[in-house]
Amino acid sequence: MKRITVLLAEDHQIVREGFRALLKQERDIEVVGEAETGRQAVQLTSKLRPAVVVMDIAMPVLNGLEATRQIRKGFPDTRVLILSAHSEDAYVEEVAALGAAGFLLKQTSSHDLATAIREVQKGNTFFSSAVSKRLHDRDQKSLDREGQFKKKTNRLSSREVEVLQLIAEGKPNKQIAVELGVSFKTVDKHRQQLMAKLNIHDVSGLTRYAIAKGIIESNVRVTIT
Amino acid sequence: MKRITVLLAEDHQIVREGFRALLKQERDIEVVGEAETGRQAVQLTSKLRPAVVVMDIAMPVLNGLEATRQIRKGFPDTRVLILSAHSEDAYVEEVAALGAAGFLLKQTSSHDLATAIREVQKGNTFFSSAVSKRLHDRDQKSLDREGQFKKKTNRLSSREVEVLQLIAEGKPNKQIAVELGVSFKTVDKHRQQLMAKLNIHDVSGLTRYAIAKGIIESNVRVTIT
DNA sequence: TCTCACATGGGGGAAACACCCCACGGTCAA
DNA sequence: TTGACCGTGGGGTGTTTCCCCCATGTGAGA
Repeated sequence: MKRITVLLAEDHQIVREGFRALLKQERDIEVVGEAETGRQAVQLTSKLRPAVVVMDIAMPVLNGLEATRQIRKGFPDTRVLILSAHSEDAYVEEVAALGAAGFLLKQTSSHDLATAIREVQKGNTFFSSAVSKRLHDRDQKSLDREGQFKKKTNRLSSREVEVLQLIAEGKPNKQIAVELGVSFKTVDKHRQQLMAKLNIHDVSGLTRYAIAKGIIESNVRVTIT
Repeated sequence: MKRITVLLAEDHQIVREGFRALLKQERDIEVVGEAETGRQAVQLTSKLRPAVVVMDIAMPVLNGLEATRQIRKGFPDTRVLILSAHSEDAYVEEVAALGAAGFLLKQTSSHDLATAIREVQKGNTFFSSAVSKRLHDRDQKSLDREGQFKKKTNRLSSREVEVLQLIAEGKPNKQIAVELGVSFKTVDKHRQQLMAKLNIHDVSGLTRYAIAKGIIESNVRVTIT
C-alpha cells in the first residue's frame, strides 16, 4: 500500500514532535519532513514533493498563508491543510481564496487531523465546523444580496479602519466624532458596519483584532488625571 | 516502580493529544488527566493530585499563571511546569515569583520535556536557557533599584486578574458572574476596583493591558467547534 | 444607466458599562 | 484588637454601546 506523504510545517518543535507521534499511529500516513518556517516549508515541498502539507499559520520568516500561496503556485499537486490555533474572519477569507484544501483548528482531535489528511489527499476539502460555518454564512449573505462572487463585502473601508483604530485606542464615539469632524451618529454607523464585517461584537474583540492586525500596538497608555 | 503522575493543561486538543502521545513513550511518566482551561486545571489538581502539572500559559477562562498561583497555594506538593510559546514576553518575569518549578519553551524537544518533568518531580527546577538568562538579567536590574517605593496599592488581587482576563476576552459582566459563580454586582465591583488600580477606564485599555502583560493573547478566539 | 459600496446623518430603545452609595465576614499583620 | 485588604452583595444614576429603523449624496463599476 502506498502511504500518504506528509510534510509538517510548525515552528514549535515539541508540538511538531507531538503531531509526528500522533500520525505515526496512522498506518496509511507517513511524515516525510518537518519545517520550522514558512520558507523552509516551501523549500522542502520542492524537494520532497509531499502529497499533503500540514501548515501552521503563525510561523517566523514566512507565515503559513504566504507559504501556502507559493506552494499552490509552484506545486499544484501538493495539497495544503491549514492548521491554526485560532480562527478569525480575515484569515478564513484569505484561506478560501488561497486554494488551501482545508482549515483545521487546533481545538480539533487527532482523529480529525488524520481524517482531514486523507480527505484532502483524495482531492476533497475539509474545514473545521466553526470555519465552514463562517464561510457558509458569508456565502449566504452574498447569495441573499444578488449574484455569486463578491467577497469585497467584509473588507473594511479606510474610514472604517480609522474608526476601528480610534475605538481600539479606547476613545468613545463622541470623541471619535470630534476628531474625525463628523457626527456621533456617523461614527456609530461605522462602528456597526465594521463590527458586522468582522463579526466581532465587543470592544475587547475589536481591540485584539486591531493589535493582531498591527493597526495599533498593545502598549498601555495611562492617562494622568 | 512508581510512575510520575502528570496533569496536562493545554487548551488545544490536538496539541494536548500530541503531548500525551510523546509522554506515553516514557515508561516512568503517566498522564493522569487533561485540562482545557486554567480553572479546570485547578479543579483537576484538587481531584487527581498529580505530582506535576504541565501548564500552558495562554488558556481561556483562567490563564496558566493565575492557575499556577492557585495550585501553588492550595496544593504545595504539586509541582508546576510552565510551557509557553514565547520567551520574550512580559510574563516570563512573573514566573519565578509564582513558585513554578520550571519554564519550558515550545521550541524545546520532547526529550527535554520528559527530563524537565523528572527534574521538577525530584524537587529541582528546570528552565529553558533563554528563560533563565532573562531571569538572571532581571534579578541584576531589580537589585539595583529597589528600596523605597512600595506601590502595593495598585497591585491587582488574584480575583481581579481573573476578572480582567474575562473582560479582555470580551465577556460581559453578566456572563463573567455566571462563570465565576458570583453575582453581577460583585463582578462589577471587581471591575471598578481593577480599573481604579490600573487607572484605565475603558475596555479597550484593559484589553491592551492584558495583552501587554501576557494575561491573554491578541488572537481572536472563536466559539469552540 | 443603474446598481452598490461608501460616507454622511437622524430617532429610538434595550443592554451594558462606569461610578457613586452602602454593608458584612474573613484573613493577616501590626 | 484594630486596622488593611479582600471578596461578597445590594441600591441607584447617568453614559455609552449596540442594534434596529430611516434618509441623502457621491463615485466606481457592470
